[in-house]
Amino acid sequence: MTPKSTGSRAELRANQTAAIKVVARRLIADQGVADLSLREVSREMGMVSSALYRYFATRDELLTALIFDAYSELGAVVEKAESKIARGDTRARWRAACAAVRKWATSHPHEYALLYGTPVPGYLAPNVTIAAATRVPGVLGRILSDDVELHPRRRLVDKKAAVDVRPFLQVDALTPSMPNVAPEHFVRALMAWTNLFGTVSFELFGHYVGSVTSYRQFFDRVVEELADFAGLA
Amino acid sequence: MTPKSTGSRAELRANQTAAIKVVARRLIADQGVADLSLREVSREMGMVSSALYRYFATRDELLTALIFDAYSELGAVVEKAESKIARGDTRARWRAACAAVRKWATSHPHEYALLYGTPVPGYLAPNVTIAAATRVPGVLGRILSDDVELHPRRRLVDKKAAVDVRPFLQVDALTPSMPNVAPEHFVRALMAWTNLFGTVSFELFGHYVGSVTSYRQFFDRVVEELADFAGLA
DNA sequence: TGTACATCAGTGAACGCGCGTTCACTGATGTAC
DNA sequence: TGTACATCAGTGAACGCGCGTTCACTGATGTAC
Repeated sequence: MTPKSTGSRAELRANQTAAIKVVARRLIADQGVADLSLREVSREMGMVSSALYRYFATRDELLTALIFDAYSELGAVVEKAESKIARGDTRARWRAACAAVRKWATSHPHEYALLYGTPVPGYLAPNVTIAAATRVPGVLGRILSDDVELHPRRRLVDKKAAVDVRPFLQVDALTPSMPNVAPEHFVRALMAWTNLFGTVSFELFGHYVGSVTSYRQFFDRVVEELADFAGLA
Repeated sequence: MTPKSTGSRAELRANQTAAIKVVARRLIADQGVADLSLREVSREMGMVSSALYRYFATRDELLTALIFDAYSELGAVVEKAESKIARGDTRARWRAACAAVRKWATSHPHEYALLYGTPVPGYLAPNVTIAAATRVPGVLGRILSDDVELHPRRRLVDKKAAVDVRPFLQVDALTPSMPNVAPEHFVRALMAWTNLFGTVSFELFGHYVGSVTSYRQFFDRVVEELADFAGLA
């Protein structure tokens, strides 16, 4: 029942699948998703276009795999960068995570756009993709949560009484990723995450042309402001 | 030299140009930009595809016109919404402007994506488009500036000395849109603008699925937080 | 250990499609004298 | 006011292209007995 000595067939199949994705990712990196065609991938691989259908039933299926891989790679990169910092220095972890996001985005702009730009019309992310997409916000949430745990928390400025977020946030879904953070601070946490990616998107998509001259320095300032905003020590 | 009684030829030409754009916008609204083709536009208009070339030299030229129009419409809508509020109530003006952005975006999602999603590869915005794109941030800047002028300004929280933004911001270009705002507050102004559109994009592009249950209420909270963050009275 | 059969990666041809753009044309509208 | 000419919107055919996907095939690799 279990494959015995793992026939080279299975190995080759896995290798080919990976090779197809490598080629497709390179094509996307060069020209963006819109121009990605199965025929071009097959040409680049020196095989006939119909052969690809042994590995992916449809263009959309290949695209889904690429989106999944890109989310996974970004997630891994951010996790790794953040894990190198001492757990107690939550602000340095925040900086490291944010910097990793921007670095990956600027060196893979088309893949970043695949994840955070206009969604492919009609495309619906399968659960496994959603899980991969959660890795970066997971890191950010953990940092905030650790900060609350490790450092005596001064309350975030609240003129009025704290807002009840249950009417509009999925508190049960958000809590596990930042268990020590009080729900009334979830809005700011989501905003910090949104602002991080919004800033990267505005940079890559050209909306800062004429306003920002050094994206790197501007980004660093934004990261500090966001750390303050989210209440990091 | 000047056209006399304005020949109906010129009128017809203007009307046709407008009609083409109306049809193209409807098609984009239905299916997104990626699928927009000149042939489909011409079919919808009941004319032969080559006829379109009397009005637009190329598909890109039509697209540019549509982008310009969309920026202009969004700008006009936001300006109008904001102008209805008493000048002194800067926070209400801020709310009105933000709400107008979200309302336009959610009722024109594909056109919003055309403006703020993945840029068309190789597309470079002409100056006239950039000017149109500036209208919304112009409104936001004016609100902040009026707030500084009209209300005694408590300084934004600054632990360290205020940061010198000249190394990374185009201060000369930004100042005219918010003349009363001190340059050290430009970062937060840009962040508020970024966060506004980042929030709308995350909503429309599906990144809040599983976290936010009522986009409207979440957005309203975000708008208040941003007003505080930018220092509005 | 050897043979018979099943699996499956890759081939090559084909289907049917829609696209952007060019070009020579016709006929109606506008302009100059 | 009328005629000759220029302008120009729209036609219809064509060029050349690339795409996603299907299908019957062949030949090599793996499996069962």
